[in-house]
Amino acid sequence: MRLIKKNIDLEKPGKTAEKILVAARAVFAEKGYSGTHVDEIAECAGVNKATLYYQIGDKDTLYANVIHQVLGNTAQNIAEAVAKVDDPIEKLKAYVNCIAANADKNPELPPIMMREIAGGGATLPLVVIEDIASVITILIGILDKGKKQEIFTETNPFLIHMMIIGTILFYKGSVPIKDRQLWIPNDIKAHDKRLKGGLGDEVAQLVIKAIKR
Amino acid sequence: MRLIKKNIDLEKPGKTAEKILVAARAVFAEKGYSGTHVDEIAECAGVNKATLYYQIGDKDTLYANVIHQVLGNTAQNIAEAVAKVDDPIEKLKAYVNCIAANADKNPELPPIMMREIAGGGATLPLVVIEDIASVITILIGILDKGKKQEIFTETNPFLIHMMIIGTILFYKGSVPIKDRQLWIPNDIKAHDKRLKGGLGDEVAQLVIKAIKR
DNA sequence: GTATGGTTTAACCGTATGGTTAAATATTTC
DNA sequence: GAAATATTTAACCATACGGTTAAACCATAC
Repeated sequence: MRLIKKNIDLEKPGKTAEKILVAARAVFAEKGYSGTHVDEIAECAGVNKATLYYQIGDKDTLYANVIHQVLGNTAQNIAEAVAKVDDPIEKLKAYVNCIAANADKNPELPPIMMREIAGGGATLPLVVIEDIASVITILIGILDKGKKQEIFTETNPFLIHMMIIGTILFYKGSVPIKDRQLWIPNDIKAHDKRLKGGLGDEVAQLVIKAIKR
Repeated sequence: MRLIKKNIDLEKPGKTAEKILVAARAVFAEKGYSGTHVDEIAECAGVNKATLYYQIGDKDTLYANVIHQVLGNTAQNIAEAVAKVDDPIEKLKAYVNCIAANADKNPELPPIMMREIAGGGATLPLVVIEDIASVITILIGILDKGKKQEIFTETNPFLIHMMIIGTILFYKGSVPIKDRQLWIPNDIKAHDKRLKGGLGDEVAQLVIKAIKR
């Protein structure tokens, strides 16, 4: 677990710190923590490496800040969106759409989260794992309420959570690979293009159909 | 794209080469390509680093061999299993179960594939991407046949593929994190335990329900 | 114009890391 | 027992890389 050694005001970073964080997000997303070099982030940000250390700190500090920024208030957003509705189906829709919206807003999220999970969460900050736990607890509540109202069948909440985030993150994470393929039939390309913006809705619809009685 | 510089007989590796490949799979899975050091693999294998270079070659060669070994004949297995049945629902079940069975047989597969996709496939051998393309082409065929027979609704094949592998790989990839959590209610733990071995069936069932008319 | 904070320069340091090597040793094969 | 192959030893090399630093320069505020 990497500690945030320097408390950067993420709500109001200076211009230089913001440039560094933007560059760091992009490079960490593309290459992962170990595959990323500090020199590379500095070059991408258009600042000197010494500035990076002056403004933010070491690589661990930078990465922890990136994780914090990319995840944002995901857990809180999900909790608020789900609380606003009462019907379990609407709650599940809100849940899925929040996750998809956050991935839309932060394109670095899918690759970063995929690598973190691949690494067994060994380098995820504890607060992030707690956030994930709170999100899954929300889903457990939704599925339980839906089951009691005989809307949903009995399901494994972990599996459903992994289905939701797995679908969204894999779909978004594989876009660069897919966009390089030339063999894809045009009708499927067209169908895929229509999905833009509506990924959350589509995934929500599929998941709801999957667990409905 | 990493090239296999040395053609190791993967069907019949020597004892030492086998030890090295086993160690390499484990460490690459846990730490990723860049996070893994050659010394570490050698130590894990219980051989000298010079032996590793003698038997297999450089880090890229080793990694390419690991990818090849972990993926095995996944695409071919899927093609054969799907061809054995005629009903689109049974085809889809065979498709999902093959993917799940391969992940069962190769626990290193989820983390490695997650990282490769997170990296945009930049370091995946071309033959692997071609395998993935052929697998998705099989799914396109299944969904099309099912749609023509009015069993399945119209769906986005990429999204369905990502739903299938996303669910399986995320579920398996997050087991180390999940097993460390203490807040999980016992009934959910029990439900989760019952899933062991039946992940393919469960995911197939969910996906089929999701796309049925 | 001075003071202050931010940024760059241009190294530098210590450690790491992939990869190599010739000789020595060990193991296997015939 | 000799020959061939495998493995280890014990370095070594070149480059990389995270992180640091004091002085110089730049931008901004007063």
